[in-house]
This record gives sequence, C-alpha cells and structure tokens, in this order.
Amino acid sequence: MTAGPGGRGKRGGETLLFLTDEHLRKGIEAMFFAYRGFTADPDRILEEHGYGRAHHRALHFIHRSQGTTVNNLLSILGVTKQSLNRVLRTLIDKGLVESRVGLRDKRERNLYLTPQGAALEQALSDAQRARMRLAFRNAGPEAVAGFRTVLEAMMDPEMRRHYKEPAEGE
Amino acid sequence: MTAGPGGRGKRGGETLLFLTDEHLRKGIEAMFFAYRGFTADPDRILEEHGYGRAHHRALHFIHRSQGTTVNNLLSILGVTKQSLNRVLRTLIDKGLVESRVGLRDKRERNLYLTPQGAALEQALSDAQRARMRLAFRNAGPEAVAGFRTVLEAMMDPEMRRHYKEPAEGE
DNA sequence: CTGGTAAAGTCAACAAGGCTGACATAAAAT
DNA sequence: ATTTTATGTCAGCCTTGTTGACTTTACCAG
Repeated sequence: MTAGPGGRGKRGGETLLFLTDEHLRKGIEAMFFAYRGFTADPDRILEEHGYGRAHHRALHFIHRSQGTTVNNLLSILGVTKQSLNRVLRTLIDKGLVESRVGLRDKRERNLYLTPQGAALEQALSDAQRARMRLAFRNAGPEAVAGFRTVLEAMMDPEMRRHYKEPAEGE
Repeated sequence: MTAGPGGRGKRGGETLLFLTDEHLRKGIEAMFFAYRGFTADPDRILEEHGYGRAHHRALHFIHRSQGTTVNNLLSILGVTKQSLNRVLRTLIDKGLVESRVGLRDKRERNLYLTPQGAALEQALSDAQRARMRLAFRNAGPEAVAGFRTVLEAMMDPEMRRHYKEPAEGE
C-alpha cells in the first residue's frame, strides 16, 4: 500500500534511498529495542532507591540547566504540572532538589540539585553514558554522526528547539 | 548560563574518539526527544480508538510474525503474561486478533490479525513510517546506516536476537 | 498409565505515572 | 484595582506494569 520508493533522483550527490516498508519497519523496531536498552541500566539503579523514570528525567534536566524554572521543565518534559509536581515534591522532600524563590520574578521557583541529588544524577548518567559510549565506540564516528542526524530529524520541531538550545535563556 | 557550575571539562579519558561527556549527553537527549516524536503519531490514532501503546506493540509484533505464540510475544515484549493477557484479551474481544489452537502443540495459541486488526495495524504503522521516511530522507543514506548501526549496538543482546531474527523460529 | 512440566488464562491487589478538573496563593502586569 | 501568571495542591480516574496464587489443558518421560 505505502510502498513509496525512496528519493529517486535526489539532487546533488545524494544517492537514491531505498525506503521500502520493510526497511522502515526495521528502523521502527530498532528504535523500540534500542530504547529499552537505553533505559535499562538507569532503571536498575532507580529501583534500588525507590525512584522511577520520571524522577530520572527531572534530575537530568535540572542538572542540565541548573536554576531552571518549573514552567520550563514542564515544557521540556511535556507532562502536566500535577504529574511533574508529584515527582518534584518527592525529590525536594528527600533532599535531592532545592527550590529557591526566583530573584527577578518571585513567583518563579529556580530548581537546583543538592549534592545528594547531583550524586544520584551522576550515577544514573554514568550508567547511561557507559552504554552509549560502548555503542558509539563499536559503531564508529561516522555512524554516530548519522545516528544524531536521523534522531534530530525524527523529533517534533518544538522538541528540536529544546534539544538544540539546552539553556533556559529566554 | 549555558555552562553549569563545575562542568566536568571535556577531558574524558577517551579523547581520541571525541566521546566527551557532553557529546554523550547530547546522544542521550537525542534518544529521549526522538523517541517522543517516534511514538507521537500512533499515539494520536490509538487514542481515537481507545487503545494504548501496549496494544500497538502487540499488533505490531503479531503482524510481523503472524501465527506467533503467546510465549514468543512475551519474550519479545518483555512483560509479564498477566500484563500481556490484559491487552491481548481486549484485542481478541474486539475482534482485532484471532487466537487459534496450535497445530503441533495444542497447548499453544497461534495469534493472527483479523482484517480489522490488520487495518488498524496498517494505519498505525503508516503513520509511524511516514515520520521515519521523512527523517531518513532528510538525513540521507549514510546517516540512516549509522543510525541503524548505533541503535543495534545499544540493544541488549537478547533483544538484538529478536531484532535480527524477526521470525518466531525460536 | 501416571506424575511432572509447560502453555495459557484468570483473579486479586498494588504501584508508577500519565490525565482532568477545581481551587488557592502570591506576585506581576495592566 | 483587576486580571493574569507561576506555582502548588487535592481528588479521582486510566493504562500498564508488577507479584502471587491457582486452574485447565496438553505434552512428555518413565
């Protein structure tokens, strides 16, 4: 039905793409299985501490942009504030995250990792990076570049923005 | 504001392969954001029909290997039989999947998509393939090869087996 | 034939993490 | 002075994962 032939006669040096449904199905399954591997190691660590994947995501993005606001985190994570709040509350209660009243705007809360929170984030991302480092090394530099290029093309534009501008500049 | 405090410099041990922590972090975020895009389109369709992502996965792998057994599906999906059964039951009740008693082994159930199930699977994978096709086309053939190589290296070995041997040959 | 094992299905209870809706407070903006 | 914004919270619901216990049916080995 959807047997669209690849970019036949692509301009420039681009060779023709062989985009059969079968080819694309393999790509789909690759995403599925690889994502499982991608989350497996952190998941194991999180479980030991009684946290979940949602906590990992919050820790990650707070670490990436220390001092970020709740609203910014919401738009990156794409969940409701009630959902994020449940996670954030436990992180704050357990002393992994600190919430400081905003300086310019006192309605905002600026989020920071405490030393304890930074330690867990470190452990999680060490585990995740270890697997990715191995994968990258086995695949080689060109494959890595291709990997990044395709993933970026697969993002929603909104998310691509968050990806390319890690800062909370506004 | 882009650089957090104490950003562990770009002096990882393996500088030779440019695998800095920063580089790896970008890879991690690429996976996160891209996976969201990857599931976004099917999710929308599923919601209209009152199904969830778990139903999609079941439909996908039954489609891929028509006649597969419940046990095989369990090992691919990596969930408990109670969890799968809940999903499978609704798919069978709603007439999307047919469960036939095994021929060689009557304890087994061989799973097939009904015309109705095949139609939904088609709609879902059309949507998912459309996005992937665009991403592949924009990225070019070399990037696609790299993408596949890295993802495969990121899978757990067990899952790599399921990935490379789509049949249920055991 | 019989006892053990395997495949599938089911019930019950629970947890994580999404969601909606309603509402409260403080601070900023108009 | 009023409205809007940022945050937080309560309550309830849904999906999808988990454990544990148990049943039925069928295969298989002794």
